[in-house]
Amino acid sequence: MQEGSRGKTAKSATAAGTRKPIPETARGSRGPSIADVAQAAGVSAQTVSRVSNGLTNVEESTRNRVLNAMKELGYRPNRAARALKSGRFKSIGVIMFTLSSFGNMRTLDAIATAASQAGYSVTLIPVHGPTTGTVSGAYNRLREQDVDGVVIIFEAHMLDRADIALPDDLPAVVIDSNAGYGYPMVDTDQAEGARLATEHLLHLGHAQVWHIGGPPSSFSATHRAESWKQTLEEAGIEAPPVCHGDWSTESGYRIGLEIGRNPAMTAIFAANDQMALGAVRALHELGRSIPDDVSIVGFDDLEESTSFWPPLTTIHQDFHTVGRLSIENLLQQMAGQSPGSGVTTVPTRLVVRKSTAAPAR
Amino acid sequence: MQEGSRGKTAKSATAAGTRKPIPETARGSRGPSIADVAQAAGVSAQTVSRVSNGLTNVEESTRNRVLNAMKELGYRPNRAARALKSGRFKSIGVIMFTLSSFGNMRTLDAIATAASQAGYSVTLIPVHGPTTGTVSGAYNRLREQDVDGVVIIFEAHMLDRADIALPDDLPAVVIDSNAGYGYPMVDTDQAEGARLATEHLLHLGHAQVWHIGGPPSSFSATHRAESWKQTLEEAGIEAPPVCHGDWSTESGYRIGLEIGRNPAMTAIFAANDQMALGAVRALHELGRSIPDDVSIVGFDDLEESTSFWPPLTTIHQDFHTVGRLSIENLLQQMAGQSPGSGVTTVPTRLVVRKSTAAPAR
DNA sequence: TCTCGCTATGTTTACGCAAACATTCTTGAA
DNA sequence: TTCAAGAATGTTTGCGTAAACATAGCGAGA
Repeated sequence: MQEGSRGKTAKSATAAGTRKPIPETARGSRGPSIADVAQAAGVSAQTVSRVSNGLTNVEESTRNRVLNAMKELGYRPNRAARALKSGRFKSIGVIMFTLSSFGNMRTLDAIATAASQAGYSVTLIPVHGPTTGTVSGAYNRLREQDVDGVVIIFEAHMLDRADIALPDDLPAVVIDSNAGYGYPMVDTDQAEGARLATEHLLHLGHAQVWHIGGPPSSFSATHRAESWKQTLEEAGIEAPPVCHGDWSTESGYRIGLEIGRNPAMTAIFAANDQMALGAVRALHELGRSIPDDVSIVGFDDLEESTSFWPPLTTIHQDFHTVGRLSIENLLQQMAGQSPGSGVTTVPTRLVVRKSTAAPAR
Repeated sequence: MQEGSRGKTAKSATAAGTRKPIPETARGSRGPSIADVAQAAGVSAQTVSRVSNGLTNVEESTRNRVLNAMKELGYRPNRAARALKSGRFKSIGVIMFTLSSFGNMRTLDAIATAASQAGYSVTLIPVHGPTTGTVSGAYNRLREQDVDGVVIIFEAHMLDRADIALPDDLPAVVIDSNAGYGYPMVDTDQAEGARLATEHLLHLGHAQVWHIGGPPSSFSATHRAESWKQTLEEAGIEAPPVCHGDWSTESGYRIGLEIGRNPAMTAIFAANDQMALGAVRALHELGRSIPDDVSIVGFDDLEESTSFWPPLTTIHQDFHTVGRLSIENLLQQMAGQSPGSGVTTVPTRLVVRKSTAAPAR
């Protein structure tokens, strides 16, 4: 024993000779533990734990001694140990889809911020493609990743309710406007936005408003289209057929070329700014001036929309609030408060810029 | 002591005697543990662990028995326990800044994908504002969050080297082109991109190329501007002063109005597509046609750039590769392979569309 | 035949923390 | 004076896992 031990010591010494003295690395690269702090402060580990967790039954002087020791040693509680002991991970998973849009980015940012403020970290789960398999795969990964709750951000309605068989004990919030998954929803008020856009064009005096819609698989697209149609009908106007794009500028361009050839067409409501941009390009190419010949309203209010040519009148979405409210809801669920259901809608705002005007007489 | 021990034994016996019928919910809402699987398969916990970790020294029949038990019980390894035991968390932290750009989004997506494929989860750490305090705050939070490595995505050079005092034992990669933090860098080849853009305009026959630059605080902006200047000088042209924008379309618009008034100005290289877009709008307003009167090249290749009016010639950045390579580098560091330093550059590509042409004679 | 050395498997232990329980000390009322 | 009640603090234990160590079984070479 002694010999073996000595041999090893000699070896280490040799190795250490060429390196640093390595004072604290002795315990691997791990930081100081609660026990180290306890020893430094001359108290028991439990007392350190109490201070660490802000319990009140610790004498002021003791608490200060412990806090000093913590600071001196650079102590940080080990979340893994905490999680193992408590079964809670202080972490929120976010499932979102690969080709994430501008809006999702903003939403994600708001989610991360709100979660962080509540003391939760955010774990990102990328999903590629809208197939069911990958989604449940993401869910499995989530399970392994020990999160206390999940936010699911849908681009489109890619899931049946059965496909997202989240366990009952895992709180979830879906950012989408299709109530029916059985989870709480948070989303922009799509219907209100579409109505604002359509009414704006009608109030300007346009006799008809065409719609460049998103893909039929998207619930937000569907909602926008439905609300557009209903607004027209309430005004006693029969809605023209919806032209479905796929959110891309390219599809907006294609549809713009199509409907732009109709000289009677003087007003367009596009389901997002990108398709509006594509349509603008198409109209330019067709020699139709905006807003003199055709008015167009988008949806989203991208930062760039200000600088489109002409600056785009559009519906502003408050992604930040969507993200914040979803986390608030999730936190409530995790606190066992809400039953976990219902839809929260976030209002929109019409931003009038230069792409809309009264129709030429 | 003996007595105490005996008392306890008696107690345990009693507890065991009244063993609850509650089969699985007994242990709280926690899933089955390795011990449950072991019992079900009739082996020791260690053998289950071996199967779980794919070690080879387990007999085929035993392995199958364990795998079946796992499947039946829906066993999932507990990451917290694993992390506690091993000191590794299989998690990568990403520090990024609030006003995240399109490019960062794509990069983040690539990071999440690559990390996920390597069995790592991604923890997001939002940082608000470029002040030093918040950054080190983010770092502190990261520390608490138990990550094995960090990717830092810089928008601008917001940090001095001293400010990001990451500990020596925490592998890190910075996505930025300023070598000098002491960490490995991955970034788009800014210089190459700027050169491609400038040369393209020169080859078209323009006698001079103006530059709408990003903010001086940004290293990528600085690199693009330097490379632009150098390319001009190599062609024997004295570079005009750089006009600094702040990446926004608005600033591009402002600068566009300024330099657009100069009738000798026939070519612009903008440091990003958004500023290019703003400049395009300004030129439109000034009555200067693109590309007939003025040619303009952007940088980034946003999806929308195809549909600008006219479609924008620009420099394509491969954000996906940037993200992937940064994770590869990080994984290598975590495997103890690379010393952790050096710059990896990702090539760019000139995409010629309709916003550039030979100057009018 | 007997040991050496290998493989398959079991047992013990510690990771860091905090709940549960135990102990000491203080204070004030009987 | 005595002790009940409570506050401050200490001790034990176990969360789920995997490394380290221990044991059993078995074939090969001496």
